[in-house]
Amino acid sequence: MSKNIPEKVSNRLTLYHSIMVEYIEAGIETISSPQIAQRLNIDDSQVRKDFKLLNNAGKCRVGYMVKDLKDSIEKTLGFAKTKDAFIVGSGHLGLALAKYDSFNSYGLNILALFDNDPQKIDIQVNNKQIFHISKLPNLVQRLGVEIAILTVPRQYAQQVADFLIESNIKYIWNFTPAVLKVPPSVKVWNENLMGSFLQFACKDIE
Amino acid sequence: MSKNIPEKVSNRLTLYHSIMVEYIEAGIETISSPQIAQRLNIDDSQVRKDFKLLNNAGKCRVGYMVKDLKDSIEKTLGFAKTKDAFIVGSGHLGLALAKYDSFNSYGLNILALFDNDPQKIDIQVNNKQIFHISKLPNLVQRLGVEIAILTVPRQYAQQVADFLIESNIKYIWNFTPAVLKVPPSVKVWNENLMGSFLQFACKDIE
DNA sequence: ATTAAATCACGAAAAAAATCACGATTAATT
DNA sequence: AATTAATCGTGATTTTTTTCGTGATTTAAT
Repeated sequence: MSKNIPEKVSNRLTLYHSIMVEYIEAGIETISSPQIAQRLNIDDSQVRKDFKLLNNAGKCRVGYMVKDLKDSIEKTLGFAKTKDAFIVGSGHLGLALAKYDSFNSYGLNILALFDNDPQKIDIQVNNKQIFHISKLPNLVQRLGVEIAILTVPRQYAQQVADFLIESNIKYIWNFTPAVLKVPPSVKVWNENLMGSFLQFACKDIE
Repeated sequence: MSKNIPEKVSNRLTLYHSIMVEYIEAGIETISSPQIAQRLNIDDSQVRKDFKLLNNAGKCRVGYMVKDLKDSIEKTLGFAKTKDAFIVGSGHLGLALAKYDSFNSYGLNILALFDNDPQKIDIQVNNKQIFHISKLPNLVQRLGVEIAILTVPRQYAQQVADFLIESNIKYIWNFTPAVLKVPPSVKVWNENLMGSFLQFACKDIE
């Protein structure tokens, strides 16, 4: 069922989504492709092409219904089906992500955090508990969690990843700079903060 | 001078870079395109094409010199030239980024943080001080900082961005979900955590 | 009504990116 | 020395993504 939406498109879709949220808050009910295009500095037919993927027809001379667009985007990107996840590594980044409520509105439900530092165990962060890493395998099984967000220091990344895989985690969202070695049954998404930004910042800073 | 390297390529380059760091630590001096390709689950000719952009020749039957590749990637992505930046918003994400030492090794030098909460002022984070936001315009001018990393809550994003622009900030790395309105002279990079991940996580979770 | 302006839909063209395929080269092996 | 196998380099091909152009539709204005 899930159409294969290219990465670039789904990136744009989340941006459109943010604009929709903003328009809804402002009480505006319709929006046109040139409006969006100008805002994001892209081509307006690009916007319409993207929207066509959503099966959400617009109306000439009026634009699209903001509410409908928002719903379609959510459905298409799968915000709707909630996915549970664990954060592994309760350092600053792990905590920041735990507090990042946007995840929730995007359908990613952080159930708990893990760490190996006894000092951090049992602390509550944004209503989520920090557990000792040794509790993870059991909880993965009991709660059927498939996604782990990895935010440990680089030098432990591979070893923790191995542990996650053993514990039956299927998707690793890797915030560490380590390039993980995993079996084909496990999928890794490398979050690459600097990568794209550097390019952006260096383009004209000389 | 700076060739315009597409985003996708520069993303891969940072991954290659991590692998180089790892190989250097392991004391391995050469690496081949199939090795890298297998590791990242991509095509090996893709790797070679990317390396061609670096003007870094490999040797048949041997591969590429790890050290040379690393240097070329750093030069090409601009790790070399250090860029100063301020973090605006000292919440969890701001603090996490301030502690994220990788930035430094990628040539991004965080000079200070800002917030409007009096409780946070003057705290030191990873040797960087938190200043009251009112001090920003002055410091921008005195230190010639052009880049701001925006990590305030969504509802303040636009208003803070306006303030940054007034203060002469030229590049905004936007970690908030808000889509900022800025004049053409200011460049915004929207960090889109969920965008690409959703695509990844939904592709086969049904 | 008629006209004008804005906007969508959509197919076609262009551009960009990824993949394939294969000859050339080189190190190791026989 | 000849053979083999791994690897690079790169042109050709395919796929994906973006942009362009045109006709249809709708609202607002005359």
